[in-house]
Amino acid sequence: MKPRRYTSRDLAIPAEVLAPKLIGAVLRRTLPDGMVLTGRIVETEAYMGADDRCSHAYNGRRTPRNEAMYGRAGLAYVYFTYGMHHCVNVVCGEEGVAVAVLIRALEPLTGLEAMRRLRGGRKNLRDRDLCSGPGKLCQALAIDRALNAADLTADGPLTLLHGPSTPVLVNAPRIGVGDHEPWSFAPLRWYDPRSGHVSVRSKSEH
DNA sequence: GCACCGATCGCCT
DNA sequence: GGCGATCGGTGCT
Repeated sequence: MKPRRYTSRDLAIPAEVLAPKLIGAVLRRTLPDGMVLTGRIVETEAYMGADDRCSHAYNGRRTPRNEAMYGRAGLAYVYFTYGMHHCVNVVCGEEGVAVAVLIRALEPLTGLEAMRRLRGGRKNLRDRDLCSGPGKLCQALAIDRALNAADLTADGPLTLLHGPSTPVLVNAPRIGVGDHEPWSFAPLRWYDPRSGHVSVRSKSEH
């Protein structure tokens, strides 16, 4: 069955509505040599725009770095952080409003050997270590700032596809967002607790 | 010009 | 569980 691409219309909804919907969706990366890497999204976070103290667009901040967040729903917002990692977001909501969903973890589906090479080719790197974090998945899929503002709804290098299933979800506070109450504790993270590929799981799970 | 620090990761204890 | 790596973005002097 041919996978169906997300459309800009599908994505022109609030971040806290889209983030849980994207669990189970598929991110497809087509490398310049034609190799196709895919992964099932198992963890996301919503970033709520100008009011959200944890967002790059807090207080209306608009700079060359975060310009893509103000674009049309369906663009990718890719940024560089900690001097060595990239993270990828799905821009959503209305054009001109800087809301987005961070993709935090994937369950690799195809192209695992290429992902392993891109992750440094270390021996003893388990499948669950390939894409279980926002920086890891960007490394595994060769996503960097060259893909900032790429159109995820097009048949291009990076594409968002509908998944076949609607998984069980856990809703929890976001990760690594610092001390910005009340936003730090707002339950704007979603993940599939049955996946072994989530970045961080809560203590109460067994 | 310059200081601070981050939507992280991997290695060490 | 702790911490160092590493550097671009941002905002202040």
